[in-house]
Amino acid sequence: MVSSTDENGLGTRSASVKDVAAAAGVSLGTVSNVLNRPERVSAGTRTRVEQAMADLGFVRNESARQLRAGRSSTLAYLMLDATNPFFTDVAQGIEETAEAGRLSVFICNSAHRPEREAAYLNRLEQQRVQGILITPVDPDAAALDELPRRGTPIVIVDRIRSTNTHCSVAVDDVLGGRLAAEHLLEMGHTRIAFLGGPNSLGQVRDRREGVLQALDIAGLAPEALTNVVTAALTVAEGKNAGERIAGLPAANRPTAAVCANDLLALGLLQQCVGLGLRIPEDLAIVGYDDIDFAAAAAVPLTSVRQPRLQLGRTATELLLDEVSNPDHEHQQILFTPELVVRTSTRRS
Amino acid sequence: MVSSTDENGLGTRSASVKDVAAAAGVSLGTVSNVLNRPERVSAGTRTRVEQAMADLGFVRNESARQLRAGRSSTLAYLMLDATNPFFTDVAQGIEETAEAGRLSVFICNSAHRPEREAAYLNRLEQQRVQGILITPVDPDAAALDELPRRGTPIVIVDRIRSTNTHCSVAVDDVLGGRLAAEHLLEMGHTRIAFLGGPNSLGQVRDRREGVLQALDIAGLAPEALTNVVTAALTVAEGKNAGERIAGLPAANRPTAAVCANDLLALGLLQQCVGLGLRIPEDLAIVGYDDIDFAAAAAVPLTSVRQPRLQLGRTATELLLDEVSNPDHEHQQILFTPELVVRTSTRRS
DNA sequence: TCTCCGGATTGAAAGGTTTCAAGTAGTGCG
DNA sequence: CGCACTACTTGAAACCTTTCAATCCGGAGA
Repeated sequence: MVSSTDENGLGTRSASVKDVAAAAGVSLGTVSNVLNRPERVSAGTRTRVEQAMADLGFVRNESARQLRAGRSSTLAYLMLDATNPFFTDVAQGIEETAEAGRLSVFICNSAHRPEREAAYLNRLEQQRVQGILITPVDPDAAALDELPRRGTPIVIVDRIRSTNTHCSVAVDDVLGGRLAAEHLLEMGHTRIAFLGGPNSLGQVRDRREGVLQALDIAGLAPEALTNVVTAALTVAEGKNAGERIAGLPAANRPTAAVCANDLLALGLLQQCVGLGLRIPEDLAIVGYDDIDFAAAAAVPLTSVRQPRLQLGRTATELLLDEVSNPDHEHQQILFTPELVVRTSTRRS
Repeated sequence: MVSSTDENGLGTRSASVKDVAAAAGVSLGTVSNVLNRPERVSAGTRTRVEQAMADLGFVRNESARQLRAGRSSTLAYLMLDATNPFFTDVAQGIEETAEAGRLSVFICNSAHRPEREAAYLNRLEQQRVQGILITPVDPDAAALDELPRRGTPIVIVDRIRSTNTHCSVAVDDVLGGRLAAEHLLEMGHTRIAFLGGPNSLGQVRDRREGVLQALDIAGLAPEALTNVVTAALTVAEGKNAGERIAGLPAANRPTAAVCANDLLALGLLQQCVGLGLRIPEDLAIVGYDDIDFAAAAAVPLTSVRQPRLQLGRTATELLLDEVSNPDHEHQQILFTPELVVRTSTRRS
């Protein structure tokens, strides 16, 4: 008696090549040939085997396959923050490119938590993925050296690392900060704020550095910059900062703000509008990342655009090269950001 | 001579339990015990084995482990659209719950493409994941029945399916549409538009249906509804629709719009503001999903909130139950949405 | 009729882990 | 001194697939 959910008559166990071979009346090697080198099998045998597979509901066991064949056909992207559209766009670029190379991508999310990142790295290494793309919580963590040393290539995305054990792709954050500040200086602002934090983030430091460079070039003292350190790069933190800034007396309130990312900028924008400030008349705002929502904001947001898709694509290409090309050499690629000017800084 | 990248002296091959056993001077079974039942191994032996593992850079081969042990310890979420914050929030709920159950989650993105969805389902089944959470491109696709029949449980997220071969969790979209429309009717609107499409999406149909119900209850004819069919639920499509609506003569332009999701609403909002319409005075707007950006929009958006994290959590709980509980019974859980009123509908 | 050839098929080995029955040594007790 | 235990450790089998050398077979050529 066979239960209704048991379509192959093997009980709970799922059909193996051996079962298929028995059902089709061929040897196990032939079944494998049908799967891997169908051209070597005569047409008649092939259809018989395929029929048997369909009848039994055969599903190839990837573990066994990988074990024997050595290779897997997946990459992973271990992303820093799945709720930030910047990273989902990067992921899209990765998927596109991987798909073209006939690989699947597993996306994992560390959510800024080092222990989750470590757990995923571990699991992915055990899984013997072909390689890992990662935007690390801490780009200087020692763990990032170990995997390549043991044979799993890693490409670092949107971060820079001093050691040359990996390829990496990133965008010039210092330049981005400078572009933002130069634009504001051109518009005549001299009291500028920089929002971003925590300071442990290299990106935040670099972007601030860029702003300072621009001030320096314009002959302004570093003290001209109001530095607002936030606890994270989120909309909520942007609102907090907005409250602080709007609360300042107009006389020494900055007239413009550069934000370390768009989420911060959107929060700032919303809070300031809510508190009655006019954007850009009372406060000009520049964001960073140019996520899709930046253009759709209350006041369309001027922002520093990063080539997000391109970042993902290039990172994946580097990884594919490292996997397949024995002469691969690690490269650090730096993209150039671009300022997109919208209403939030455009004096009417 | 050992090359600099070869830390274990085994050439390119990575160390296996056998190598560890040899290095530690114990049998292979003991190494396995250290890994799986450390309490059975004497302290001295254990440290010796652990030392050998560290020396050789041993990494457990998950394929072999799975092959022998039968079970894997991963779930997958096959999401419909990684760039829509709604789904990333659902994913977060899933990850939380899975983590508590000591499972990892692989996130895959079908990006609305059926062939990608099919490819991932295939791969995940071959991978023998414990189970799959999915927001399917087409909830009625026959393929969704096959996997559970062959032993991989599936839970459907944010969609409803007629057959009872799966658990599913969803939110009452008809009710959501009704809440949105009732609110607008209360505010005195009688010329209402519904934006959404394509019509192949059950959600769009249900939400529109809810709007129609509300009109009906209020004694309005279905013709009172201006039905704007969009090609997708994106910001860009919302802008398109905005252009169309703003172009209508004020006399028969709708005074309020219900959008099938927030992306659409944000696009509509932005375009209308750009074309000089005042929100909500000239056009009141209700979105759907209440993504974080809804509150941060130009005019904070009234929206129908869905319990996103809860959706993910509950779906995962159902899956975990199905995996571990032999008496599991499939359930269809329907959550209730909630209207969040903000400025975009609040008459000043 | 015999040999040779090539395509089709076969059978066995290998890959790294887990499991489990069986083995060993050491301890306490009578 | 021997026995029964306990605490560890061992070795071999099993999981499922892929690979590859070996075999088989029918037909072409001599």
